[in-house]
Amino acid sequence: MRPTVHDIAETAGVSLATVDRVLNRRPGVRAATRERVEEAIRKIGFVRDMAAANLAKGRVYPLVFVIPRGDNSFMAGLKAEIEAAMSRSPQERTAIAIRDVPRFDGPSLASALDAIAKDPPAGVAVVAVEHPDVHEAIARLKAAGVAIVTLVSDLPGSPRDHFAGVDNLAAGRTAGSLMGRFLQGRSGAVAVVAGSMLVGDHRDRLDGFRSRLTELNPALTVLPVMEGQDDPEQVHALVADCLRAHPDLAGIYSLGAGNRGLIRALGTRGDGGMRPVVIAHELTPHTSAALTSGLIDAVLNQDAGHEVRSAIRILKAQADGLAVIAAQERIRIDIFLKDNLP
Amino acid sequence: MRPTVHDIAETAGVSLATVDRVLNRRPGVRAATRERVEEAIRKIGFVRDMAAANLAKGRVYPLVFVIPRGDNSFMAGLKAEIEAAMSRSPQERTAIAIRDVPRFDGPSLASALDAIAKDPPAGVAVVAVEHPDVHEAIARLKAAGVAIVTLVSDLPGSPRDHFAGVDNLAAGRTAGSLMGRFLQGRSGAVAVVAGSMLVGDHRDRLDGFRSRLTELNPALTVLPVMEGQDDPEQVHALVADCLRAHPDLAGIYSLGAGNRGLIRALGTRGDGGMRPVVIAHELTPHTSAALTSGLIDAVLNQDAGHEVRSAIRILKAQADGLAVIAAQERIRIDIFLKDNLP
DNA sequence: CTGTTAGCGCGTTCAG
DNA sequence: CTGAACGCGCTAACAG
Repeated sequence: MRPTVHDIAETAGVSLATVDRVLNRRPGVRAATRERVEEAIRKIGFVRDMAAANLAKGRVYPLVFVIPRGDNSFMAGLKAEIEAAMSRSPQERTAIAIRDVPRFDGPSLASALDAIAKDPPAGVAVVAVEHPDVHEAIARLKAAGVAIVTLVSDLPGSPRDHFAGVDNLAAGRTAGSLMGRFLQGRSGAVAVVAGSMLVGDHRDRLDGFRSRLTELNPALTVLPVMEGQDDPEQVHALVADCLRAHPDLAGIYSLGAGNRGLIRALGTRGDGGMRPVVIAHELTPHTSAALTSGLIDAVLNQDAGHEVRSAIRILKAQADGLAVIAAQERIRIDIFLKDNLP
Repeated sequence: MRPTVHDIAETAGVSLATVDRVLNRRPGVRAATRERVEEAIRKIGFVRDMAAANLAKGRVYPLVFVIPRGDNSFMAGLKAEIEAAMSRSPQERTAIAIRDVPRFDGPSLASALDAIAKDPPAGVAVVAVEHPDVHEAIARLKAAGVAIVTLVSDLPGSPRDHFAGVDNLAAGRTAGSLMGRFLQGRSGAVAVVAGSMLVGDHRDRLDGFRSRLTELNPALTVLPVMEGQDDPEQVHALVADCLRAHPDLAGIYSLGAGNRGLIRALGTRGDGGMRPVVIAHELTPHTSAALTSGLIDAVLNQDAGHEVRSAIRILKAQADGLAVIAAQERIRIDIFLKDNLP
């Protein structure tokens, strides 16, 4: 049988209460006694039964997810995954709340975080935006003892405990690599559509893409980036214009959201020359259908469900100072072709 | 506060013991009483606290993993992941044992399964081999009330509860698609190395690859499949011969294990013509290095850690008739280029 | 067929 | 500073 607190108490020659104080790093134990208890713990190889502990204290983990408002499918999917997690709350001992904030708006995000700090939960997961105010708000939350995970979009240099998202530089490189391979032997122009150059992950994707593509196929030229604000309408207008201006476009890399607009522009395009190679991000009903129909050649994806579940696991573990299975929390860059759709 | 068994007992006007009997579908309750209790459960929206239940019964889940002996890196990695899970046993209330069996040997596997049935655990995860004896042994285990998950290699049509592995037909198609794209405009021969045509997943990969490749690029011819028994030495000999016989080989698809041999053959090859495009399965230290150095162009991977953790979650859930998060248990076909290595 | 009671491993009063 | 006793939500004897 596994050793229990009773066994510790016995071998250390103290009572249960003392053992408990040592276990939970609470004051009221003489240093010598504490040492005896810790020695006993090591000796009998005690591992605390978190399930029993949580039962005893009726612990629940209040968690807040802060995500941008907006009607793109990716964020809708993310929200759905959070709601799915909310429905599992009873079993997972979580109490999850969602806060909407305006997108790409640092000050608003910062004040939302400050509002959360009024009644600090155990953990906060936030889709970050780069802005000094956000850095500071996160630092304040952290100082209040709140565990913090950035979600989808990171904020390097801030005191967040973890980033639940993909390596966007690597994602851009991967897209560049595929584009270069798919266009080998060809020359011409490649267009890039982003959401906003204000978010770090979009910049990273662009950097990775550019450098890898030109390295692999110097005959291709990358056109100046178009910013569609992750909005289907704006993306549609930009891409339609671009296709008109470059009837012989070799490729399109869409590294943000709002791909509905991209797909519409591709579908209604006059079928003159060769079809451009199209690589997009995030698997949604729209991009999935476009992959099947051949309008899009490859989709790079981050699994929103995985990101949400991972964020929750990490916030809980962080809240009571436990370790996680690192490999389980790595968010992969999924590559989908029409052949391996889920 | 969440409703508890006490609340059920009170609203149904019965005792705790009766509630417990109903909850655990045990005999000794009159149909009418049972109905009253179930009504109360529905009314107050009771959800059972599994953690508390497991604590009370001191439940542990005895699990057995049956895996093939052999020195290829993939199986070594799989074993390492199982051992990692064993080290987490205390927290996860599992008691995991590993059984080695000869590889690609149906009768041996069947008798190993029968031996396990002598002292039936809660669940068994098995790397399946297609053979009538195996089907029957699994059916017997199932009949003994053991939860069964096939791991890595499936046995469709057998009464296993779940398959923790990838869709190998889709994996083959994906490989064919990449090969076709990477070799667009070129003609020539493509070689295929498998482990054994006796395992279903290798056959599936081959089928998917062949059909997709010829559809995409009819100018390529697929050479007769070579069977390397997942053994580095045999794979090396086969590939070296093939490279000698076809100095202008366009591509190689290695759909099994033993890629150490493949890489060695590629590395020592006389550097005459164009390098063949090489696509392999399973990310190991060897294939990872070959990807970086450019000897291999793409690696399709199944995450062994994910497969093991998934198998455990499913066996536990199955053992006490619970549901799982379906999306979490889908094993992806990971595609690695040199750009997105972990 | 049904109810009473004593734990599972741990946290938390409240006396000493 | 330390210890005894009770309770978390659920199960399992053992009575009735």
